[in-house]
Amino acid sequence: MSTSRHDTGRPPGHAPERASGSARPVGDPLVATGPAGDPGPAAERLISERGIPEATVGRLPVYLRVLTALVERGVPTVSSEELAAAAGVGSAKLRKDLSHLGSYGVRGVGYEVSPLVAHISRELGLTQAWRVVIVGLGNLGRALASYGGFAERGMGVAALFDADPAVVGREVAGLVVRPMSELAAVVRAEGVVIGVLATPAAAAQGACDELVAAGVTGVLTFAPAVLSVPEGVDVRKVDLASELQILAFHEQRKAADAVRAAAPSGGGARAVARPARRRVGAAR
Amino acid sequence: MSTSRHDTGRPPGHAPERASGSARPVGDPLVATGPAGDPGPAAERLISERGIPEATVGRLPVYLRVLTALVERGVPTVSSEELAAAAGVGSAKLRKDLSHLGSYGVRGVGYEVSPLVAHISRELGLTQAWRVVIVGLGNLGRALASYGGFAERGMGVAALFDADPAVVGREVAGLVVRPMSELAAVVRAEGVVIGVLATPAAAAQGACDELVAAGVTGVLTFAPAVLSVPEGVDVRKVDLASELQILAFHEQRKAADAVRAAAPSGGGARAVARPARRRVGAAR
DNA sequence: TCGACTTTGTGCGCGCCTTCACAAGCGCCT
DNA sequence: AGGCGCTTGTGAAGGCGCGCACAAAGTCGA
Ligand SMILES: NC(=O)c1ccc[n+]([C@@H]2O[C@H](COP(=O)([O-])OP(=O)(O)OC[C@H]3O[C@@H](n4cnc5c(N)ncnc54)[C@H](O)[C@@H]3O)[C@@H](O)[C@H]2O)c1
Ligand SMILES: NC(=O)c1ccc[n+]([C@@H]2O[C@H](COP(=O)([O-])OP(=O)(O)OC[C@H]3O[C@@H](n4cnc5c(N)ncnc54)[C@H](O)[C@@H]3O)[C@@H](O)[C@H]2O)c1
Repeated sequence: MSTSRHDTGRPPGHAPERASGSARPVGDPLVATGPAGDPGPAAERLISERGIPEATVGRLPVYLRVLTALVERGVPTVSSEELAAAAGVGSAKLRKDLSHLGSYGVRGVGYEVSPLVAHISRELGLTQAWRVVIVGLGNLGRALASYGGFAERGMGVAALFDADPAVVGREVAGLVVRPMSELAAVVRAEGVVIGVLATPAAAAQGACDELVAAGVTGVLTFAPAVLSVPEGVDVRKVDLASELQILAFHEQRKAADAVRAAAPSGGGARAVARPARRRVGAAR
Repeated sequence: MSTSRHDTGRPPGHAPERASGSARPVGDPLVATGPAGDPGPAAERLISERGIPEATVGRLPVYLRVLTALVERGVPTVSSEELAAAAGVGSAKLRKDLSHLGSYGVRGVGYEVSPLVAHISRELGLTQAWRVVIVGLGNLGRALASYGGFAERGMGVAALFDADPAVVGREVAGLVVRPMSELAAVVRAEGVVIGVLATPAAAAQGACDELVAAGVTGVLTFAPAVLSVPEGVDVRKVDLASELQILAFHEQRKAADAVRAAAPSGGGARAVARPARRRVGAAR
């Protein structure tokens, strides 16, 4: 459950204040390139004003990916039902999500795919290609750097950094790994605001501090460590071992349930396909 | 935002029923090894009975990791305040989480570290080492297979599989990559119930089906694709590109806020360190 | 032109999760 | 032995997200 916007409930007053103004507006994401063929009414400029629930933000990338696939297949419109099925969510949820964007559905018809793609892209800030830096080029860092799928989703790799002299200078995915000493300069020069942390856990806080000091305000970390960052810096954590442990928990629970299923009172097999109660376990 | 227990809101009646009994109890995770030095009252055997909120389950791995570190440092007890700080959550949340485990805190003192580690481990089912299979040994699959951090968190790699004849037979992290044709046999023989999917998105559903058919009931996928699985199979999705896009969204929002901050009415810098409202944007 | 049908947008209720605040419990000091 | 201070465990309240169900709105056919 990767958290978002400083979910690291540190005690108040601990976070060093972010140097105000360190948020660097790379280009101008607001006054984006003219929307593809959408000469909507004037009140349309300020879409970004309204607040979007965090849960919705988390699903927008999924919708965007599905919609992009539809565009490539030449599909002109989709109903919320179809789109929701393709994205793996309920149709009501999808409609509500899109409604937060001040969406452009047509009753009785559905959503026009192309404008919707443009709209979500703009909302996510993908009218520009965000360039990120990767810190730590071990097993995982190299895999990330070599991954070709980021580009088509609006993300690009600007530079690679590592502290190990044996790694520095090596070429990974067409980029030369640079020493950490160059990090600040590159980040500032390229206007990078997002950094990916793939160092060992022990080095994560230090590397994170360097990223933040250089001007990065969004961090995606793979290190199993709690990161402390200033107010205004977002950290998203991906902890693969935790993910597996959570799966293990559920597997254990299923196994326990199976053992307990010695009393098949009532046709136990045919279960309703409803999402199954959230609270896990509780001896059914 | 990786989902949990069939969050794929497919329309009801679509999910093919899982072959009942395919849940294989690997060992007996319930009647675990006697708790380390806790001769508590009789009503203690059935801890696993009570339901644990999914949100709590998601944090248990974090607590466990922090606690394990404390054990290694020889710390005997922690207060909820300290533990919460180390885990990056609020102390009230942590106490409530632990209370769901029927926890063993001592008022006025705190929690004993060792028993708590044992307790959480047992609850997560980590009294056994779960063995997983990895399907798809490209950039990411190799990184995962080579990762040494899983073992110390109760997860082990049982076998590797790939569809590409050029990859099959190669050795990765001491294991030989096997052809998909052997998947079912290995999964059954080793009693594997958890699979990791690291194939291209286009191949994910097919590979997932093979895993499920072989008996896997928990899947961790890295492919940006919606997976359809039978009832009873858990899928957790890790979508790295989405994570970056979510960060991009917040960066864009910060940039927009910064631009708008031309009117610094009232000392704007000193913000309260509280978690900051969830709803994003909404022109402050 | 009108009516029937389709699909969106959303008001509403429900339940989970989080947070506050405090009483109860426990150890320690006197 | 008794009181004091610290920390847990939890009752209660608030917020948020989700899904239902339906009115509004637009399309299509007659
Ligand atoms: N499959 C995986 O690889 C995997 C799985 C789960 C979690 N993780 C986590 O991801 C992180 C990276 O994993 P990995 O397997 O790539 O580790 P790794 O040891 O292979 O690579 C780490 C890299 O970081 C570099 N580094 C160390 N200290 C640094 C510093 N202070 N500044 C910059 N670079 C520094 C090292 O030189 C090395 O190249 C770890 O925290 C690990 O726990 C990895
Ligand atoms: N850094 C990364 O590597 C990264 C980042 C984000 C997302 N992902 C996702 O993770 C997945 C794997 O990424 P990758 O970079 O390792 O891809 P890759 O192309 O390097 O490797 C994919 C592997 O899967 C194998 N494969 C293909 N079809 C298969 C099938 N039907 N059954 C079994 N194996 C099959 C291929 O032979 C190949 O070895 C992709 O879905 C990708 O989108 C990867």
